[in-house]
Amino acid sequence: MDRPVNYGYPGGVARPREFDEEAVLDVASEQFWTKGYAGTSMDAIAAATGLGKGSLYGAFGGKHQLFLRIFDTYCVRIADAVADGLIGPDDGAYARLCAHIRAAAAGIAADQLHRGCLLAKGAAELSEHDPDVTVRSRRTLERIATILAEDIRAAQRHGDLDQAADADQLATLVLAVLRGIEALGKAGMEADRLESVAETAISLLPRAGKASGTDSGGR
Amino acid sequence: MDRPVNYGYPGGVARPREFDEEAVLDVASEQFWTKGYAGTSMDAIAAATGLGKGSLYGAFGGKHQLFLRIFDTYCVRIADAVADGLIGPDDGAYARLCAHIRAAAAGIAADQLHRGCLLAKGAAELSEHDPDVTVRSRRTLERIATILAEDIRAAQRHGDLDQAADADQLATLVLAVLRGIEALGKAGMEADRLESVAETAISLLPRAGKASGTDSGGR
DNA sequence: TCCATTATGGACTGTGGCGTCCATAACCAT
DNA sequence: ATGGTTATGGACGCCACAGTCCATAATGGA
Repeated sequence: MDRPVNYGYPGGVARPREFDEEAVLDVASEQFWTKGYAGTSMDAIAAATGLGKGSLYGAFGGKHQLFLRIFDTYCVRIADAVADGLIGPDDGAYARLCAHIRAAAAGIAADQLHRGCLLAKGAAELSEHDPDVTVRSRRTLERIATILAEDIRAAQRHGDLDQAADADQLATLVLAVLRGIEALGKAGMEADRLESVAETAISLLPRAGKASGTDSGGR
Repeated sequence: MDRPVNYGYPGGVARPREFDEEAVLDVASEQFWTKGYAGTSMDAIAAATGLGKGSLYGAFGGKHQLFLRIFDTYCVRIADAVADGLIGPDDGAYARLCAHIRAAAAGIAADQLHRGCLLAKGAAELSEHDPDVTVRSRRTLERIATILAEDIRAAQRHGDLDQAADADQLATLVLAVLRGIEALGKAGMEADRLESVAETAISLLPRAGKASGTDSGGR
C-alpha cells in the first residue's frame, strides 16, 4: 500500500497504474482552487478524472492527504516563481522588485473569477483548524519574505533603496501589501484601484538619499 | 410569515416569540465566525441556542439569509468602529491614523485563534460565488477607505502628512496593508512581526516637508 | 370558553459526501 | 498456464446537513 510498485517481488508482480498521477493532481488542484476544500468532493474529482474512487483513495489516501499534496506543490511553485522573478544581480534588483509588485497586482486584478491564490485561500479556509496547512503556509510566506529581503538588500547595495531601512521589515511590509491587494481583490475591489495600490506602495519605498527612513520605530 | 407580530388582527392574536432574537444572532455569529459558513450547521445553531429548527427557520428564513443578516451587522459594526477611531479634528488626525494601524495589528496579533475578521473570512469563503456577500464586503471596504482618506486629508491639512500625496490612493494602500496583516496573521506569522509591519508602514507614510511623494508613478 | 393566528420543537425527507469493500483485471517470474 | 500482487471502478454503508411538516402550545379578542 505504501510502495506503488513491487520491486524485489517475492513471487508476483503487481498491476501497473493506468492513469497519469500528475494529470490527476492538476485536475484536483483546479477543483480545490475554484471551489475550495469543503466545496470540492472526491466524487467530483473522480468524475472529472474518470477514475474510480478506489483508485483515487488507493493512490492518494484520502481527501486531506490529497489536498495537502496539492497545497505543497503549489506552495513550492509560487515561492519558486517569486525567486525566479527576484533573484539576480544587484544591478536591477530595484527594478525587479517594482516589476514583481506590479505583476502581482496585475495578476490579481486580471483574475476575473477572484480565485485568488490557492495559498491564501487554503490558509483562510483551513489554517485555523488544520496545523498541517498552517505550517506549510507560514513556511512559504517565510521563504517569500526571505527572497524579498534578499532582493531589497541587493537594491540597497546598488544604491536604489535607502541603506538605513531594515530590509527584513521592509520585505515583510511588501509581503503584507501583496497579500492585502489579494484580499481587496477577492472582496471585489476594481482592478484599476488594485493596480494603483501597487503604484502607491512602490512610490513610498524608501529611495536612497532621501529622508523618512525607519527611525521612530514605535515599540 | 413576514411580520412577526400580528397587529390589526382580524380575529386572533398570535403566540409571541419566546427567545431573544439578538441573543440567537450572537450565538450564530460566534459559530459562523469560528467555524466558517460551510462549517456551521443549522442543527448546531439550534443546539447551541436551544431552539428547534422550526423556530429558527420561521424567524430567519434559512441559513443563507441568517448569515447575510449577521454579516450585515458585522460590516456595519466594523465600519462604525473605524469611524469612531478616525473621525475627529484635523489636529490629531495623524496620531489617530497611527493608533488605528497599531491597534489593528495588535488586535490581529492577539487573536490566538486566528479567527480573523468575519468580513475577511466571509469574503474569502463566499465572495467568489455569492454576489450578496461580494456587494456587502466591497461596500464596507469602500466605506472604510473613505474614512481613512478623510482622516488622511485632515492630517494633510494639519501639516502632518505630505500635501502632495493622493489621499485616496494612500488610504487604499493603508487598507491593503491592514488586510495584508490580517492575511499574514491567519497564515501563522508571529505576533511581533505583525506589529513590526505596522510600524514599518507608519514610518513610510509621506510626512509633510519630506520628499519621495507620489511622483514617478509607473505607467 | 372558543377561535384565529403564530411559535415551538422534534421527527422526517432527500440529498450529498467520505471512505470502504470486493469482484475483476493486469502484470510478470516461475 | 499459474499464482502472488497491486490497480480498477462502482456499489454500498454510514453519517451529516438543509429544509419541511405537523401536532401541539400560547396568546388575547370576541
